[in-house]
Amino acid sequence: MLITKKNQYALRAIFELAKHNGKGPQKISEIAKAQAIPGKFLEVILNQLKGSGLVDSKRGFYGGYYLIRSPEKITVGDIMRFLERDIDPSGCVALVPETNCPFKGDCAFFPMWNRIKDAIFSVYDETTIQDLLDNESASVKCQ
Amino acid sequence: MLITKKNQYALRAIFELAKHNGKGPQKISEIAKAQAIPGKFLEVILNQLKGSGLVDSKRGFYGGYYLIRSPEKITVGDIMRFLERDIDPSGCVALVPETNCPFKGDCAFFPMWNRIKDAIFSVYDETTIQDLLDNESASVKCQ
DNA sequence: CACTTTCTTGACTATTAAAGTCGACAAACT
DNA sequence: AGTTTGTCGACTTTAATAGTCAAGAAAGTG
Repeated sequence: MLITKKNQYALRAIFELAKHNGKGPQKISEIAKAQAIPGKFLEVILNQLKGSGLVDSKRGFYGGYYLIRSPEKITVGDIMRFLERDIDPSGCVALVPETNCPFKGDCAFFPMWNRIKDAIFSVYDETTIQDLLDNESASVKCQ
Repeated sequence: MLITKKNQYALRAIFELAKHNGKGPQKISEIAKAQAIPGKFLEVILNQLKGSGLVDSKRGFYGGYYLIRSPEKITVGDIMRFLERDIDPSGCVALVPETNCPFKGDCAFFPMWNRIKDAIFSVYDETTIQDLLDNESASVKCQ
């Protein structure tokens, strides 16, 4: 499992907010239903995403979440970087879970992990939420 | 965690065998010690790797594991592909754990996951075990 | 041959991170 | 006042990974 469900949910939530962009706040329950995400779990995720500066929220009857930045100015990289910000700070390359790597200082694999990480984020950074919206309208097939 | 410990151990085991290449079979216990891998777990891993056609083994006093193919002809991709061969067959892109993706047939993220996967394996496929050995002699720093 | 070493095998247990839930509370609107 | 909706922290569950055990089968040794 390379991408956690939580991260997928976060991406899908932002994606859903982008669809709804300009139409005012969107309720958690709506987002949850549209993207098949457990509601209570989505609360946690969206609340966390507020720290990213990408979304904001409003309480009360017409409350909900909304994007602060337009979909073409949000990249998947922005989101993934934020979500992985506080995990694996002492890890080898944030790819491998070696908090206490026995090969510190002499790891033959290090350059490769770095190139992998760069390759992944290169794709993330060049993919905007708007790109994903465009994909959808082109009815891309999954499997 | 993008790379499981098991996969890392598998890579390191092959790496260690490559170091020892040409010197006859290497015992599991030696490999385990050299690469800081739990011995019993390594038994499982190496035994599984026999199916890959990369290694073979011999029992008895002078027994152990050895490479069948030379280090410059084994890529990390060969190993990773083998290890992931039987997992996630119905998954979206083998990257995301969606056995029952609710968006089958219309997933806006699908092209991106594919590009990620390609990017990763592009690095894997261009990295041979010999490259890793060369890294080590160049005393690359980890962290 | 008896004996040791080492891999073989499958089932078993443990650990951990991720996933998901609960309930009391706080703002915003009617 | 009363409803709706987000807020927050603690809690429980689940699933995958990680790791272990013990009996057995080759392969050598003396």
